[in-house]
Amino acid sequence: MSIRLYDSLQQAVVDFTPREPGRVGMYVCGPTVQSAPHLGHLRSALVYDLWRRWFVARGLTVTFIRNVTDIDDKILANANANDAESWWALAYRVELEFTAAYRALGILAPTYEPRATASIDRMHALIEALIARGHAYPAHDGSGDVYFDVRSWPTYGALTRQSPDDMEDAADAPARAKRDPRDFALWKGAKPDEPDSAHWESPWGRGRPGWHIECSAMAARYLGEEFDIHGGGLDLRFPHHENELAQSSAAGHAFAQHWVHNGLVSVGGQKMSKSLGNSVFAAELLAEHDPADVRYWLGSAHYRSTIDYTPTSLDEAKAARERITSFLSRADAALGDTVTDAAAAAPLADRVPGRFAAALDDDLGVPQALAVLHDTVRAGNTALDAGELDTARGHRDATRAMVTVLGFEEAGEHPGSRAGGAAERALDTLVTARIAERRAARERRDFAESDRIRDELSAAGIQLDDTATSTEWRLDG
RNA sequence: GGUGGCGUGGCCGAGAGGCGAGGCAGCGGCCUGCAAAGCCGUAUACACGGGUUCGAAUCCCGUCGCCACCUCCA
Repeated sequence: MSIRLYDSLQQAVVDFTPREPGRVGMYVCGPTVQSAPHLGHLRSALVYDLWRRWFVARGLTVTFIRNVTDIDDKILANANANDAESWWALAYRVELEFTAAYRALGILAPTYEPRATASIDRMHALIEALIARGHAYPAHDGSGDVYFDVRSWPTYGALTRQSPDDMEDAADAPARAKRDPRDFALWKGAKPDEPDSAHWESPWGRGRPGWHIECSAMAARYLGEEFDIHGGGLDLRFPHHENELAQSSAAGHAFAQHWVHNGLVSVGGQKMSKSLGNSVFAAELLAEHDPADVRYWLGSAHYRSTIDYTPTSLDEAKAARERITSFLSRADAALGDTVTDAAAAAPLADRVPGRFAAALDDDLGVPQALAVLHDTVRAGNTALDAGELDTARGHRDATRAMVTVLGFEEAGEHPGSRAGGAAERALDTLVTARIAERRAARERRDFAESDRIRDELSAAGIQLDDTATSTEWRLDG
């Protein structure tokens, strides 16, 4: 058993060996909290949630850090455009939106979620180290900016295999203050039009961090100067991750052993972007669909490929997922329990089929794992049809373990589940009474009355399923 | 100009040299009072043109088309 992952730096699928046996340190680039979360943010968070869950299922202890970048140009600009709101209020409001969306999708809370503004002193220390080592310099134009010296770092461009000579200029500050136009800001001197609350004292004067330095600082603070995995969206490879890698390495940190990048989300074949106005926002999507279906759909393509959102995407995901949930409730009804004690005691990775585990071991092959899941559901249904309850129980327990690994049970609400609760019990009492009336009608072959009751319940969103010996009901979510 | 990726059946989407993943939709059947659910069956699929090979969706060469990144991006 060895987990393999695609390392963007090596450009190859490699064996993953934790630096410390049994422990994994992961740093994932979280959002810059400047505007509402969209599908792309959800996918990114979900990808690393799935990685983490699989590591845990494999018995590894994961320290999972996902940051919140809560100070940057865009946050200041967006707050300025809406001048009733302070930048820090905007950042926090948006952060809460992200948290709500993550929670709805069943994305586990990180081990810790540091905010950039809480690590300013760590950034200063890093910048001072870079200056001392000759890889950064304060601007001599009185701006208070500090830049990373790209030409001083021979491997700059290694992550994206680019030569600085082929790169366009960095536009984060006037080029005339830089030694090289590709140099990027580590620290940005205070500007008169910015609120005082957005500035911190520093050895180079008042100012605020440049983009990139916060991740280098927080990764080192919480995971150490060397850690296992750094993740983020494909669009962050350059410049963000390239610059993180350069500044951390130049400061003497071994930094991430592996770089993992998730693919982007497109909409109708087009890149999702604000200028095209085609962003699919988390709030509206999660209001209109079962979050578990969103989770299923986002996992249905391999994490490194682009996934395209179309109007029918979630309908298909819903149909596919209902196969799974209806098997589980059907099996529970037939078997009279929800999971066997023996199954519940075993480690999660040992409770899933070997092919399922092998698929996830191989660079998180969720699509192949889903195929195994569906095969198991079919086998389970076949066993139930044949009355082979022990076989069915095995498939049911395996299905439940796979569902747990994939995190479906924690995503959103579960129409049709019999999780309990006062409302559920009350509904069950009422529906069960109607089912009894319908059964009586069927026994006297009054099918008009029988169908009337079924239609009445159907209109209320309750679906009846007749089996050979009984009638089950479920919410037609 | 530089870097990287993609093109698979009506649709979504895996696979990466040799028995056609899986899901959705469709068609036929079983079951059912009728449904629903479930099960079974059902497809000259791999952008195009060459080549290598006993054998290519998979490797090589070329062509066409699409996409991403190159300092706002998840």
